[in-house]
Amino acid sequence: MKWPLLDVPAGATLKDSRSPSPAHLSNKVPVVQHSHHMHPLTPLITYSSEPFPPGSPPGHLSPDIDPKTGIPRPPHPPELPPYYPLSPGAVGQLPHPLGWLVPQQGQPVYSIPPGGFRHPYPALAMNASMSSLMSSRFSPHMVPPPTHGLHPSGIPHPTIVSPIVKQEPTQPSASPGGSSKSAVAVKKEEEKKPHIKKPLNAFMLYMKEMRAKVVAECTLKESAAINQILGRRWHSLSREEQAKYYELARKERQLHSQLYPTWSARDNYGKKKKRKREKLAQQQQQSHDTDGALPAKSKKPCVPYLPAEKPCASPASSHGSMLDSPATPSAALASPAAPAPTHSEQAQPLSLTTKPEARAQLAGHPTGLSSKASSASSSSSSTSSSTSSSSSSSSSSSSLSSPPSLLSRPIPFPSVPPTALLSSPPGSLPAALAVLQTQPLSLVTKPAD
DNA sequence: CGTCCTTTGAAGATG
DNA sequence: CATCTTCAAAGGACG
Repeated sequence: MKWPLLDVPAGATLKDSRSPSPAHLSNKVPVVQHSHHMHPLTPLITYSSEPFPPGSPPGHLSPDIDPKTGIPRPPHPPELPPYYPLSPGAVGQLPHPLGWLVPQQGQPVYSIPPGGFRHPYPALAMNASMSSLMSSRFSPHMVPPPTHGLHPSGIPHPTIVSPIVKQEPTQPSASPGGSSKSAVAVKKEEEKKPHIKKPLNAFMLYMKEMRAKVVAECTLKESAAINQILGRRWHSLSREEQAKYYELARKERQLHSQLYPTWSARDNYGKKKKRKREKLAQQQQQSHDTDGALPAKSKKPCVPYLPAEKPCASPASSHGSMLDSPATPSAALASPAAPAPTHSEQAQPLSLTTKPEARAQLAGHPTGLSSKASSASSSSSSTSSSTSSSSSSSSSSSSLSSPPSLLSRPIPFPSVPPTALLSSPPGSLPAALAVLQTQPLSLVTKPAD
């Protein structure tokens, strides 16, 4: 189950209530912004705040909905390269979460400031088609510098991080005219070969966007802790909200593939080090044993998440949804308009884990467990039935050619079948959900079993 | 200075 | 075909 996005059914419903046309996406954006979490501080992402006034959703969005994803998509088949850039759908319309920070003039696209953001695909900006879009919202100078450091594709990409060339993108792809390519040369080139990073997934995009906010709100700085919070928030996001990111991510992937057709995730394999294995193993063991013998490493004392000042801990709702991802979404669905679910995380005890103990807890529970597992399990259980959906959906991303199966459309949230969602009364959460919400994380985690 | 931690999702690798 | 691994961001903590 992967392709999340708004299912038709769901989408339809949603749309009904909100916007009939694909524009809903765009609408959403703004909505999100204004909705709960948006903080004045708002960071990086311009999700649409300025560039795209909520009120003015370009109607040119995607005319139709991708059968598979249920996401509105442009007229062209996804696989069509041309469309992407155009697809203002989300990227264009939404300033693209990634796009938030377009490098300022002069600034090398790649040089990413530590806290910095990078525009994932500056290319967009450059794209002719985009240009029109961009121009309207982005000043010309925002456009990435002309060829310098261009990717073979001719497009500079933030994801390109060349260790070697990093600082000096002097010779981009190098010797265009160079005809002599000795093995050495080739090698060199390879070395120089910029490191093309993986496109960010929905959650990563979300994190990028929200991190600053969370940090500001919580005063926490540790990424691990922040990420935990974000993970919770992610789960508490409404369907539409998540959908937005899924869509974005999808576009990112598409764009990425267009820009770097030959790139493969495997290219980056082994570049980061592999220590996860142990970790995973440990986790598995733990789960197995349940005893939670934490990994030996307990790190820092960690920062207990203090609700202290900000909304971080908004007390209001208190449900700890955490893992109930299923629930949440459903809730969201139920009341599309209401941003209801959100923020459960904040309410949670969240002792952010870095603490050994906390970790233990986490480890024990699904969330902490392997995300995959959890997702898988949840998906299986929830979505159920839609057996086929899973695989198909997953591939869906590629989806390019997959037959439109509206019915099986995978929902991002493993949880509730669309119908159920639909049926669920808006405004009221399922009892189970309620329970979950009230439950502490730890409890929640292993309930189902 | 390099790695870990932590999150979810995508995709490659493996069985 | 199902499961497992790795990587993506990020920044403090740790060795």
